[in-house]
Amino acid sequence: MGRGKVELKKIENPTNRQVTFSKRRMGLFKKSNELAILCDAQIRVIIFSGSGRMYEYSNPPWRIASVFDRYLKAPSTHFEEMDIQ
Amino acid sequence: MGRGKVELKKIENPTNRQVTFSKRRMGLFKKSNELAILCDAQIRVIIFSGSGRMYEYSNPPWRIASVFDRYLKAPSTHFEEMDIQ
DNA sequence: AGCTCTATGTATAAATA
DNA sequence: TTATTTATACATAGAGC
Repeated sequence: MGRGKVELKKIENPTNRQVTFSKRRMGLFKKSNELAILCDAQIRVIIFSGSGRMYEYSNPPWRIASVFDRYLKAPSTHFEEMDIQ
Repeated sequence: MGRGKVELKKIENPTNRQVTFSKRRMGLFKKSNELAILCDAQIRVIIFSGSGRMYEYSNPPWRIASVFDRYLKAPSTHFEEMDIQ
């Protein structure tokens, strides 16, 4: 895509990999949202980066994994703080 | 896209909605696979269609939900039959 | 119902600032 | 670096089988 075709293998350059991760993660969540709305589907996407950070899209927003994740890190966190996206 | 821009709202025609669901679901799984490989991420996507059918992409292939789903429907199913995609 | 085709919109890699 | 631009590759809506 863009300037040149992409080979389907791990991007070795850490900077390029991080940039691509951010762009494509956002793209995947956008596509997920479109699919959920256009086709009346329920979708959940959970992504763990190589460094272990979690990202999530969910429609409807059950937020189960978010709750679990927050619970492990901060048991006293209020539910109102858990909104994602 | 294609022949005309798409409005972000539920596709009312059931046939068109089903066709779009199939195409975009496949596209979403492809994007998920690319992100997992290119960026060394772990990804799980779970989709329930409006009719309640479940579709899943997972990298690595834990297949937990698949197993659970199959267990509910056919407890004696062999594990070898549970591959997804 | 499922396929192919293809015009057109979208995503994004690389360049640039 | 991080943000913006832009050229190019990709996804897909609608048409026609």
